[in-house]
Amino acid sequence: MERFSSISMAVVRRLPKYYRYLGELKKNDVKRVSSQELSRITGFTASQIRQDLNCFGGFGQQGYGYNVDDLYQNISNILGLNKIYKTVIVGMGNLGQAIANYSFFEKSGFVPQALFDVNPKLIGLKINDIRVHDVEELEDFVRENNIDIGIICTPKSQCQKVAESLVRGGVRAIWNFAPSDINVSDDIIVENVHLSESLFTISYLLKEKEEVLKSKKF
Amino acid sequence: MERFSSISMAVVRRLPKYYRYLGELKKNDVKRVSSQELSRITGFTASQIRQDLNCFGGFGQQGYGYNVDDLYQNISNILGLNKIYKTVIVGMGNLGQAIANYSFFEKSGFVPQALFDVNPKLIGLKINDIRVHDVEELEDFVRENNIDIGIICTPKSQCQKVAESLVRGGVRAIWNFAPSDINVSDDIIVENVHLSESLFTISYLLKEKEEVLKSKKF
DNA sequence: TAGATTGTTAATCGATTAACAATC
DNA sequence: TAGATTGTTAATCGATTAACAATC
Repeated sequence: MERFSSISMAVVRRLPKYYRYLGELKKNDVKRVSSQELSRITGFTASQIRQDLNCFGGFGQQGYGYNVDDLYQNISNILGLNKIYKTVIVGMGNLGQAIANYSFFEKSGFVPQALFDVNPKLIGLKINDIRVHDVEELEDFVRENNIDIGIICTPKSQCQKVAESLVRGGVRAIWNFAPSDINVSDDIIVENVHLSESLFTISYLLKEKEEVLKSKKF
Repeated sequence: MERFSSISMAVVRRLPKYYRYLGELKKNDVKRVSSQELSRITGFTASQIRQDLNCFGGFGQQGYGYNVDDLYQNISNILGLNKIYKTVIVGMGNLGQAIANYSFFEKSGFVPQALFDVNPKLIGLKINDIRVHDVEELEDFVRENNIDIGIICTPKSQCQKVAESLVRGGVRAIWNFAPSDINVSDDIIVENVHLSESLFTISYLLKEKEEVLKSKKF
């Protein structure tokens, strides 16, 4: 994925976390917050938080801090959460079903228009009120319904084929849960969620910690 | 999470990817590979790959490259994948079920010993041959069975409480899928999988791309 | 031996942190 | 006004890349 913006991915990946914590503050009726307080909550340094926010604008006020509601709304806009994105989910195993049923995404504007699977027993059913189609219809459906984001929850063996259908149909982004990388044109946004990589990081850290403890005993 | 090792997390998080691609090469009966070839496959630079591997040892041979089988085995050991980890999964919604049914983790040595939920309709059932217990029994079960890793798939509202039970029971690591951060002692390894943060990154990039295209038109 | 490719040092690049003037 | 806290520049730190001697 090529990018032209000068904003680094490190900054972009912190924004959702700011957004989440500001949502919590908002829910607790907190009206203002300083970068120092945000630092305490999020674990990032106050300096980094001010630096990050200033990539997008001067949302604060000297001597006061940030207005929680305003900053929340600003970050929402920066993240593009003021729009509706049409999605499809491909692969209706447990993971696909989990995502189809997770209403938080829908509330955030990511609205599944259809689900897809190869299994004839699933085709025609509705999950969370969304119909399951034959994956054969995927490309046409994406094209005819102007789908923005394709969500891949298939096994590894199918993900490249599915990705190509999605791209031919015209999606602009792919959220890939299959444990494999996919090869698509550079102008398609691809976000991988490789669960095994996350799990293997845990086992690495467990092993590392054991070794540190062992070496300290001597 | 405090760390004592000098190996940076940036390096650690690339290891599972090397491992995965080496597995593919092995499956295709490839016997040797150069850092240049690994670079082509993984997208990291050859220099970075050599640098990364040399944090752990000199696994290659000048003029030859790396023996695929050996390197695969070495990274497996570095990642701690030569051990068995006992796990429990808490929260048996679709996501918990997806993980309980995903045999790849079990094959990699992460073996669920029990599942937990609050729902009386689920308690006593078996999923993928693993029994669902009442979450009330969680702490005792973890303690009596020397569980290494707790996997949290509950809603946000329950995750902190569950995390505390797991820690009191004695887990050494937590894999957290609840859309919230958890607060536990610094010596517990916590790996968060925040799906919304991943999804919001996509919408950010979609919006950014639109803006770049728009600005190019003028 | 000649060619290839590692291991490793040095150079560069980018991200984070510190500092402080601006200003509410 | 005095105190607080931002916005922003400069300094530091760490990670990535380049280069090349070592050596298979």
